[in-house]
Amino acid sequence: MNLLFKALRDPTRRRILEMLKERDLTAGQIGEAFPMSAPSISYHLDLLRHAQLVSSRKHGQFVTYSLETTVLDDSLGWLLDLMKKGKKQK
Amino acid sequence: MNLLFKALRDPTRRRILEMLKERDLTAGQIGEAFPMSAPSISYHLDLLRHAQLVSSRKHGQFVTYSLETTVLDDSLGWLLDLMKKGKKQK
DNA sequence: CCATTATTTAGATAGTTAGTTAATTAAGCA
DNA sequence: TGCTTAATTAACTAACTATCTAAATAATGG
Repeated sequence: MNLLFKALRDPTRRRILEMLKERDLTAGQIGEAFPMSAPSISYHLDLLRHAQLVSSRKHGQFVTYSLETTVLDDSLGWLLDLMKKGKKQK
Repeated sequence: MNLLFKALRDPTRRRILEMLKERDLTAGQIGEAFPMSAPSISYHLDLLRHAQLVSSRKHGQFVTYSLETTVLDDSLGWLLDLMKKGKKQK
């Protein structure tokens, strides 16, 4: 849960997830969308991978990234629980 | 959305929210649950307040904090959207 | 009033994060 | 084989974060 929220904290990483929601993309394609160096993007992708929010597979020189949503269940459940009980109380 | 995810990133702050989910608590009561100084707790509470995840009201010497859940709608919607489209693709 | 209690503000600091450039790895191709 | 392209790793650094102690603010109770 810690890695997940850590990954979601950064706007660049959230934008990457939104992009991957539409279609799988290579590291290069993702990088094109941001005004920062390739290593920076690589850093963000690595962090997302550690949080299990994306997976990657290599084909030739390219590395394609895909969104992985299963780990989001945890955070979703946590948030829903917070909201539910929050309503009950007041 | 940035402030929200920033606030949720820290485990101490998430724990505070979980505590406030059960009942309203004063700063002191919250502080008792953590092995850190009162100013540190105050810092976290301030951050949560800025993210609009908690509200506070003063009565006498005490300041009571309450969970505020409305701002969670945004993050919830964002996560759900990510999961929905993520499923559609594969 | 004065001492005590609850909380916050101020100032300092160690550790983390997000970015950079340079170097490395690995695949494709003429 | 050697050059080019895609991506990552390494080394560095500015800015940010979470903590601390000390000081300030403000309400309570004698």
